Amino acid sequence: MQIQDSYGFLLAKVEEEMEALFTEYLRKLHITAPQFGVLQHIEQYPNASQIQVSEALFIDRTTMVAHVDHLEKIDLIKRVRNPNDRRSFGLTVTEYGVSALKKGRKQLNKTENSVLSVLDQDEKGHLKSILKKVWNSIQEGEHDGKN
Amino acid sequence: MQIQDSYGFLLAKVEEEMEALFTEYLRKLHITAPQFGVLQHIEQYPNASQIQVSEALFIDRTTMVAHVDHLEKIDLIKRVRNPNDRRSFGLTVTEYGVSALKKGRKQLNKTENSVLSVLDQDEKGHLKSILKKVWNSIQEGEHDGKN
DNA sequence: TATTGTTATACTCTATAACTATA
DNA sequence: TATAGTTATAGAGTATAACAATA
Repeated sequence: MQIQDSYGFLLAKVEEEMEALFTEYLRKLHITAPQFGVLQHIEQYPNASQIQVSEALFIDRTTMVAHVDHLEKIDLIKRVRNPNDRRSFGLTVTEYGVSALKKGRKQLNKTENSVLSVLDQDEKGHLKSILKKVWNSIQEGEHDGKN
Repeated sequence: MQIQDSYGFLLAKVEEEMEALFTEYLRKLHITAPQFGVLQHIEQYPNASQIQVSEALFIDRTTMVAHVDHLEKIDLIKRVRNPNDRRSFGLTVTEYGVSALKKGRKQLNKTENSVLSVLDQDEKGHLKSILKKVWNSIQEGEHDGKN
């Protein structure tokens, strides 16, 4: 079997293509794909702490510091010290962050449709449900301190 | 929609899990997952040049230098100057490289089956055929000088 | 002039360890 | 003692530019 037919190779290359296209667009917003994910998560769960976002998105907390630093620096989010536990921050999206999210979501749809344009609706549905099934099983099986 | 339900997130996380597990095993062989791919490709196409491997696996040629340097250093492959075109090398797998490949392939199967164990045979087949379909369409659409 | 391989450089993500301030 | 956030550091992949040797 060729390495190009392995699941790992195919997953990696399709993912790379999708991320590369999305990243190219996101340059206009001065953020990367993982940073867009962080931004979207903060909008959905306002006042989440950095650790909470880290655990939800499976991003290391040291990487999260860099993402949050950057998003705050370009005024897409704010850190507000949590008065009930002064070790942590509550993260919130700014007005400017909301408008960036709207643009980003629109483009994410475009990018996904473009990369997967060769698939019909059934195949797209299969792909997503299969990936979610696998990812759920990975999460349930997780017991080490990766994050 | 949550970012955790996007194709990009799911592809990235499932790929990360598969690569992390495989990489953990490959530490015994002192190579990474991309290096295993390079090794396997050289076995299948003996005397391929670095550029040829780069183009087949969509790995940048400057990254390829580092991979080939490493694989040669630990005696899994050899560089032999091509007498017909002295700019390039012919790459071949050593005896030791062949035995590493056997172990690696065995583990790759185990890893894939483990990560995808939640899927039935039909679903595994769907996943692979869908990923190949998408990857083929990406390759055909490629026209820039990424590699 | 073009191509193969190489080097230098820079950026992003990942991961570990150790630190601080707070609990 | 434990947790949230931070800093320092290192490793891996990716990408661009520029160079030498060769075609």
